[in-house]
Amino acid sequence: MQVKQLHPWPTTTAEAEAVQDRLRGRVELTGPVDFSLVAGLDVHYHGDDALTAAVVVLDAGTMATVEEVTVRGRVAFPYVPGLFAFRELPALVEALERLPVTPDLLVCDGYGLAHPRGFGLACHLGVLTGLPALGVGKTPFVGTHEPPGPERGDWAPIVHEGAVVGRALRTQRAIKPVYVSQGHRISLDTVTDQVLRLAPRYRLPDPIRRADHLARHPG
DNA sequence: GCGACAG
DNA sequence: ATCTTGTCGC
Repeated sequence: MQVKQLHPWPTTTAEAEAVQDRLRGRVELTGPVDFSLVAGLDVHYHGDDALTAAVVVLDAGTMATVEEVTVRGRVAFPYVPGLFAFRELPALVEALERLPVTPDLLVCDGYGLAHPRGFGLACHLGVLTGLPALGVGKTPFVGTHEPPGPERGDWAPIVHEGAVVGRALRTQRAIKPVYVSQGHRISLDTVTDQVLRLAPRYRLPDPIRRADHLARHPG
């Protein structure tokens, strides 16, 4: 699939923050509710600055894997909380460009709107591709929330600076919740529906689990 | 002011 | 993210 060009690439935190502030206005918070091809994305790190990005596309109806792509690369930016996306964006974009199909939902490992400047990895990938995107975090990042109820499907809003930016969502009974937020062209209700649907058996959505496995054990 | 801070 | 053993539960 085709992805918008990344350059110019930031070299300082101020430049990276400026990129986020500039692209933030392009995020759309409504979009489709049904998806047929869902992509999971993840990155695995080796040593100091080597990484492998993986994208797995699955059929949303059957949950069968349709396409898999891995790309080896280098860390593209130092790790700074809030600028995490710049580490892995080039490798993830290259993996998406090598995909022979265009997915209609990106399931990202990290945050979307629930981010210090409202523009996490899921927003960035959504805006660059123009595709609906959502973010799934494994630990709380910004904002505050009550613990969700214990049942699968229970959730609590994540509030940051007076606005609801995501949800703490229980995907399995009595298992630690995941932290979901909108990336691009999707509503928070649809994010919740999709993450629940894509995580029928484990805490994390299947597309992310498969991408994680692929990044660790490339073809 | 200080520490903590997605992966 | 990664460095790491055993243990509990399905």
